[in-house]
Amino acid sequence: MDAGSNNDFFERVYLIAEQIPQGRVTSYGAIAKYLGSARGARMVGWAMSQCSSWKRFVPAHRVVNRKGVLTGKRHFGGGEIMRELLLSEGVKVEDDQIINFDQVFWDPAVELD
DNA sequence: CCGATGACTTGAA
DNA sequence: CTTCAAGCCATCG
Repeated sequence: MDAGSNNDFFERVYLIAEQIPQGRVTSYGAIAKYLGSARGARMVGWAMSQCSSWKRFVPAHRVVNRKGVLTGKRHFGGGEIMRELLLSEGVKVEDDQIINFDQVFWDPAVELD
């Protein structure tokens, strides 16, 4: 692979994702905004879809949409893997939606700033 | 180069 | 309150 150019965007997303504390979650828009592209929420999600291609493990299960819904659970096998992962970390999830989303929300623009 | 797709977001009807 | 539409950036065919 090319040594260091095209992974720039991915690297930032993965870098933040890896910094998400256990038991906390964040939204794509929050990460995108922190990257300077608040409108690039899709790119964050798209990067997450390729997280398996990243050299390191990325807690993508801690990244959900703005509503706190596990929109990407299907990328974890289409089962309840994502839900179980969050539950094992202390995140309450019901019907693929985080209950105390506001409580477990982790904003990189605040925590990392 | 153009068109379509996507783990999103926001606003309006 | 629910549903639809447009905007957004990047990758793929």
